[in-house]
Amino acid sequence: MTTNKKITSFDIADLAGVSQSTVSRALRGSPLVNEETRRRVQAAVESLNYTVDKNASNLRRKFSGTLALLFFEDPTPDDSHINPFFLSMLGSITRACAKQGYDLLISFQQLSRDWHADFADSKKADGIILLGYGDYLAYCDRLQKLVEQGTSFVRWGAVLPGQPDITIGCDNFRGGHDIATHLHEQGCRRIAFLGDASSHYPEFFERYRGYAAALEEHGLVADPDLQANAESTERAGYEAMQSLLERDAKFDAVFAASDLIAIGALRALAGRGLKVPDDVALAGFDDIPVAGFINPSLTTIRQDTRQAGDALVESVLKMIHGESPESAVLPGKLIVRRSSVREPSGLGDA
Amino acid sequence: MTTNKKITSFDIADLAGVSQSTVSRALRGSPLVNEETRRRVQAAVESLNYTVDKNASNLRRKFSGTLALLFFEDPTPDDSHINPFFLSMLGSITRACAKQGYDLLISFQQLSRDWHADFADSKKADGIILLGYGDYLAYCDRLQKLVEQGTSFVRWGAVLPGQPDITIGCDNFRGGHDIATHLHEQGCRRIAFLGDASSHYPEFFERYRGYAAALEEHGLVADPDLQANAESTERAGYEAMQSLLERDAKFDAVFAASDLIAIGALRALAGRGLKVPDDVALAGFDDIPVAGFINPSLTTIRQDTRQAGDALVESVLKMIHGESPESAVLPGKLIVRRSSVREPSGLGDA
DNA sequence: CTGAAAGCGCTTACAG
DNA sequence: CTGAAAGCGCTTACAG
Repeated sequence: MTTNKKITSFDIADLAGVSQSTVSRALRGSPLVNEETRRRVQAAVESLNYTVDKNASNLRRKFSGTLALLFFEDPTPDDSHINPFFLSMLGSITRACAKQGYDLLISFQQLSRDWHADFADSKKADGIILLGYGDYLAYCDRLQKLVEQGTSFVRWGAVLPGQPDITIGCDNFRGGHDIATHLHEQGCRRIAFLGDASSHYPEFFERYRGYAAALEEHGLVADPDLQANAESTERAGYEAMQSLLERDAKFDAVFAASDLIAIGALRALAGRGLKVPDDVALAGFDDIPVAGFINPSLTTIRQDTRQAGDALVESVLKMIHGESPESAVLPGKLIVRRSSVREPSGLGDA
Repeated sequence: MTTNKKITSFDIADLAGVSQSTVSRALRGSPLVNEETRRRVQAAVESLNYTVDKNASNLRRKFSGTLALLFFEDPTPDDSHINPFFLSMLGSITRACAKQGYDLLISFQQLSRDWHADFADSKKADGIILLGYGDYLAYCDRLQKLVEQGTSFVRWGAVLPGQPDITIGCDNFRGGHDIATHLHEQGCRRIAFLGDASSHYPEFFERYRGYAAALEEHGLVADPDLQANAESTERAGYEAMQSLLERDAKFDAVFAASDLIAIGALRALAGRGLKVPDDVALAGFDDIPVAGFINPSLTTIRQDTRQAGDALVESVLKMIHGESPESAVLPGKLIVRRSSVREPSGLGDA
């Protein structure tokens, strides 16, 4: 129907019988425009099916109406699978952006690449949200650099004193504490921990510290022989569990630093003929969608991704607007399922 | 460190001792630039940490280097949950975009909004990928309009003759056929179908048609009393299953049009004390991540999201470059798990 | 191989 | 309340 030439604000101006400046003002909602004029412009816009060219608009306004979401996972050989927890996050962040009228640009950055400049500087995004379970120490410098550049960004991660950036995260310490306390209540006394417990992975480390603190409160000690490193994949969980089994560690419960690790551990335990929860109680962290569906269903800490997404988006937006948001710790919630509940005796299902 | 004024190609030109045009050419990889000159420009770029302003660049080039991904799910009350199948798709599409040097812009459009113009016309994206299980008849007109506008877009969905757009989809008919054949092989003779079997949901409808065709090959007929509508949510699956149970339908197997529906059905069956697979064999479609983890693990058709993502991105890119890609049907793969396997007698696990 | 200049489509002081 | 004009930071014919 319409001719195939790009329609500009000048075409609208002609049709509406006003100047191009007025069209622009009308479209940006300037209070300076007469109501009647605004209506004429609107009519012209609709009849020509016009939309403002964002590139031109953004170039002038030095603004993009877009947030960038960067995943900084360690590169994985099997890169088709994103951690399901972050996938949930992605969903809620997208919703939160939509609510605020922002678009979301997504990028899966490998840690190796030089992302500090990619988005903010190239002006495709006004701010950045960083998500991932990568090695903290490996990207710490880059965060520093981002801060120096004055880039508006927030990070999902462990909230610790002295961080240069704004971080939103779950109360990992408390979560670890809750899990260990719960396992102790179930009568477990030798509770293994699966996950990196070092400053490379501060979220896991906090979970570990919460777990250790809870044990201590009950006169127990976190036994280094009952800890095995694992990053957040099923495979790593399987291997960590195997290593514990192979060195004949004695334990009656396993606290995995993430649900994915727990699922891998479950597989390793099953391989040895060990039953969960009867032989070994098991708990994870995150409450990813599968957690409720595996057999036995998995006790875990639920991180409220909806709330997290809102908080993340709200914080970047504040930074963009020149305000100074604070780092924030969000509560997690203990979800008790079958994997950790010891039946008093050999009874049936819950 | 650096002063906080925006660095432009003119700054680079000054530093490198060349004209701004040359800087631009060097950065865009023009073959016209002398190797030595290019190096000087590169050095200047790095020392000033410069990146090309995409808005300006895109404005001139009438190009954005961005693809938009639109989810056109029906608005759901619980909007924090995206169908896990599409979440997998999202992952693979993101990877495919990255591979091609494109950014991905994400938007969850409600069917109600007027998305036909939003992206392409506002020049934030060069092309659009459409994803969703919404009511086809409800957005058919808009697809038509998009085509008329000459927008570059591809859709994931049922590939049917006479469609105006480019569609990539799974071989739904074949998948439905495979499932029904498999269930028949397991000795099932009264196989129920859970899912909308109408042209509103063409993917489900194709699955249904494949199922009906397979039954027919075995001298059976798809019994309308064994079909109940459901869109692709767990809740709908639960309700559909309930309605069948409540009207006392007799069946020995259930083919759910999606895994989510199957999971809901499983819950309803368990509520009646019916055991899967012993009392009722069950199969789904999609092979979402939970499918292998639920108990019993779910027989389903795996859609290769990696391949799908590649195909989708490749097709839009072709359209953007003025080529004419074809609609394509991708093979699905029958994954047999415990939910549909009848043990010859009361033996143990598989 | 390089430079000077026009122009992409807007927004926003500036001057009425 | 409105218009004429400058300019955002690039890219790309055009002319050497």
